[in-house]
Amino acid sequence: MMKPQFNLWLEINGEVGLSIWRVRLLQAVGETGSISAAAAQLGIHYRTAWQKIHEMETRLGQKLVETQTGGHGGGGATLTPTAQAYLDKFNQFSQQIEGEIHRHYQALFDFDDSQR
Amino acid sequence: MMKPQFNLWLEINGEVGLSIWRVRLLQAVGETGSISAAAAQLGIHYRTAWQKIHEMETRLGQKLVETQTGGHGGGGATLTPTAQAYLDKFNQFSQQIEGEIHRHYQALFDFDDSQR
DNA sequence: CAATCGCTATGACAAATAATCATAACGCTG
DNA sequence: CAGCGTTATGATTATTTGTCATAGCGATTG
Repeated sequence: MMKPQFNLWLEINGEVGLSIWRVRLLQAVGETGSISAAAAQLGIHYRTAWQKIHEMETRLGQKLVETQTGGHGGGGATLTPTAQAYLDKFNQFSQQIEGEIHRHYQALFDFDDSQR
Repeated sequence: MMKPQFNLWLEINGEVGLSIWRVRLLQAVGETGSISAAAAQLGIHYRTAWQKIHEMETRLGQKLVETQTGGHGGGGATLTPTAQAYLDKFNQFSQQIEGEIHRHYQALFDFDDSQR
């Protein structure tokens, strides 16, 4: 009925570098091998996905996605090792936080219910 | 340079009931004794503040702010005991989570720096 | 006892942001 | 060498958010 939600991101000069959603996007690129397929998987437009990736790259100052235009299948995209490292670490981070939120929520709020 | 940020909220049928910002708004109302002064304190327009409060009340299905129109000083607003209770508990919750985020971030990310 | 004052309340509008459309270029493949 | 699915990007539309403007209220005060 009432449940805690959260968002988590890394800021870089006051701008969002990585966030849970953005990391999910990178992950989808890595899995599918293309920005276009990743966008479809997340139910967003290619343009949006590309824009977010571009944003992340300029903000972090590092290349995250290696793209290839033309060729077999029209092209594709793969994650750089840098991106993969960010991805792994951020996933670990957000999973830990999710656990903590659940734990603290139980302790603070669900206690009420067990009182009646 | 790069630092973790977060948002935290309580959802109720997929809609935001309380959040860090919203709780801060309620707190400002409690401190100043009026919605208008609270809005000024947070640097937003009265309209926005009123709207958010109204939203919270309908979503939570409970009266949070007792308002009075007319009279000495034109009127005013005070928090209901319900609102005060929510406020206290949510503040406790978010402070705990903030601590956890800082802790886990140090452990995961700042470790890199101490490696060089 | 009516005029004042700052506040609540809400409709209407403007600005900013995000999503979508449209089109060009690319290069392997059959 | 034409076709296909992809990257890349300018232009446009839709949605969300924030701001403006105005009406009504009622204890207080001169």
